[in-house]
Amino acid sequence: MARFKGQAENSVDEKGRLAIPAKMRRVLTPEADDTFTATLGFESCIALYPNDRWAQMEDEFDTLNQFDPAARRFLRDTLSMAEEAALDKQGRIVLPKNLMNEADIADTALVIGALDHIEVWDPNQYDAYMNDRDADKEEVAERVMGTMSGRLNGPGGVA
Amino acid sequence: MARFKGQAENSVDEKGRLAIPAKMRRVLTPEADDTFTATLGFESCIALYPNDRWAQMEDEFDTLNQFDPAARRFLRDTLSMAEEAALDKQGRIVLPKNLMNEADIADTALVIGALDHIEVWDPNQYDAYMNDRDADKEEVAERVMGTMSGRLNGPGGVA
DNA sequence: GGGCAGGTGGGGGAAAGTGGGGAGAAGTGT
DNA sequence: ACACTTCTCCCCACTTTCCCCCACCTGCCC
Repeated sequence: MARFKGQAENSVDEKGRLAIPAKMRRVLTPEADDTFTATLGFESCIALYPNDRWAQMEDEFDTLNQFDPAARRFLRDTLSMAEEAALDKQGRIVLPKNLMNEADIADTALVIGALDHIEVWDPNQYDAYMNDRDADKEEVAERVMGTMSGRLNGPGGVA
Repeated sequence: MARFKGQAENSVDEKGRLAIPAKMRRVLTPEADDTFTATLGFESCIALYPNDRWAQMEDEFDTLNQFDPAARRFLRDTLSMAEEAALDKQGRIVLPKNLMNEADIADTALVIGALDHIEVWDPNQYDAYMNDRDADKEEVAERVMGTMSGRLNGPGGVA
């Protein structure tokens, strides 16, 4: 399964097309078939899941009980915004318009690798998210990765 | 079995015809035979089940105990409103009038994919449903998908 | 300095969505 | 039983959107 990392600031043209950085395209597995599923991510960004990964997620969704109102709500939120987007010959995808609106993306986008998916942000939104936070990087890292101490002491590990 | 996702806002013409988005038609399995069963969904929408999926559901209904009043009520609710609807050559279905009344659908409909079925909403009703809720997306996602942590680290996973 | 790979922009053709008209079937009343 | 009405289904034609292809530009590496 693909592991995305790194970032790039690419332009979004009139037709909503966005070039996926070559370094991220390179890690796509053949099973993904050069196709992503775009949906709304958390904190106003667009999340792009390679199709092989997305298929796994749909398997999980399938196990939800649709007679539970909260589950219905979740499925509608997640699936109604989800659109398939395939790479064209130039390595671009077309961002669905409703997702661009939701994520406030106009003519420039910040593309970020996030392990199993790619996130697409409006550069300003991302700045704001990163700055308007009381939690600084080291504190968050400690809280999140604390349970793993001993197993992991790589970059970001507790100093 | 088909996995529906995405959305489209299509018009409902004088004759009650609604075009099913091509991206949803494409995922139909041959067993569905381009035919749906339309019934009343939850939260005032019309639910369209491909016929192969509907057959499974009828098998499940068959296992219910008809001596249980609640089961009888459920079956009457579900089955009395159910009508078959086949795609015409242009990829449209005719929405049954009683369902259009129940779901408050007039001349425009929001079509959303919901995994094993398609939901047809009045755009305003859907807005109201999505907004008039205390539960926001992240809270619901955490509650619904929380039990899956470990198996799935998709949306909601810490970046 | 030249070539190549990555990113950007525009134009043409096919497909999807929309609307109207006509033929056939089914239901109703005489 | 027949005729009339009504509804449904199917076909045709138009419009618009989307997708694919071609060409260009820029920066990096050799």
